[in-house]
Amino acid sequence: MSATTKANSGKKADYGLSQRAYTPHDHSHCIDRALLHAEELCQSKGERLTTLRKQVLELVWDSHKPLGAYDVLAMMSKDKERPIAPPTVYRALDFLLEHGLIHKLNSLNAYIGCQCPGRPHEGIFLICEQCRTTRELDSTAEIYALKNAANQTGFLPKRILVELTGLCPACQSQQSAAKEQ
Amino acid sequence: MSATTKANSGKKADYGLSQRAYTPHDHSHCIDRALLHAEELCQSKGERLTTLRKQVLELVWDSHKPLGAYDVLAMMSKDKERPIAPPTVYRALDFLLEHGLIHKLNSLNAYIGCQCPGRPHEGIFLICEQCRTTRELDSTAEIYALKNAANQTGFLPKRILVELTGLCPACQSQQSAAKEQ
DNA sequence: CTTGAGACTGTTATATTATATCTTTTCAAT
DNA sequence: ATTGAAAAGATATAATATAACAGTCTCAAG
Repeated sequence: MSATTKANSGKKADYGLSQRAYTPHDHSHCIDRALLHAEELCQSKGERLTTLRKQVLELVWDSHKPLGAYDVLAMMSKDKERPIAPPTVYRALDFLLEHGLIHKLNSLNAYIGCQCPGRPHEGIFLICEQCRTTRELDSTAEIYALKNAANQTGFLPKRILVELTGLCPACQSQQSAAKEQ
Repeated sequence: MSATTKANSGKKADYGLSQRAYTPHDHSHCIDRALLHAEELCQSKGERLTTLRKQVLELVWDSHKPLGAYDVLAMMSKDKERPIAPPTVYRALDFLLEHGLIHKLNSLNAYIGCQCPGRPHEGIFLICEQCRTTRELDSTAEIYALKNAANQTGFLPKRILVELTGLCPACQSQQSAAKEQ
């Protein structure tokens, strides 16, 4: 939970953020960074990052695995006498989506923190079918190629959704290890 | 509803099937073709294309627009004294999905007939946000590039989902015409 | 033929995901 | 302090999907 932190500290802090999904790291840094970025973004846009929205963002960032709206709901209701209602969560999620702070994974109906905030991008998601760990690929070239191919058919693309399902490195080695037996 | 049929008849029948989504055509040909292909496929795989499954496939192919499961349900229940129940529809949809006869559009929770059956492919979908007409792009190169990019991060891709939302040619010209006024 | 196993469908109930609508609270600007 | 707009609370319900079990059909082996 706290090992290999040093490697990421210091100068190259900004590079390869999304790579971390696959390597052990002090995840509280990811959360802190996401929150800080959210604060700044809202500040600059004149939007309000309320306690509720912040809390939802924090929960979504709780791991590198996508979280369902009702998971968020359950986590938020845990230590309250009266449970939170769905619209409360969905409104916060919508706000975060609108401002590019989280993404929705349509093949899972689940939400995940945006790993490349700030940089204009559209996500390509690599979803592990086994452990659900999800990494965001900032692959402008491939997105461009796709939009271009679409354009050549006369279609005017606006939004694009790319989700790959498969096995993350850890689950691959786990599976091949199991086969050896 | 029946105009420009000639252009597609005859020799070049097999070419550009999916292009048709954007051009006026005798859509009954699309349906017939889809049904015929389904028959053949099931025959060769030793699967049963039952009346129910055929009927669902036909309904999904009713247009080049994606159809929700409950739309199918409603259409099937229309002329029955007793309405069909959801599992009946979902089972048929699952069967058709499994055999690549239809696709699910995850961003819409809707289903559409596969426009390039037979050819091994993974769909890239161009969804018009205005009229919902959806075209399937058989774009092996881009899919390959994406999988390759994923692979280089250590991820092993299995399934891929690509959905572009935007404007189809017809809705584009409609919009620009409206602006001129 | 008949009969039995497996595949398909029917039926009921319920889970999961998401939104509409109206009320109350918060909060910043006046 | 007042007030108006944005946010959050609360209630109800819509939309999408599956679990579980019972009945029916099909087809091949006896």
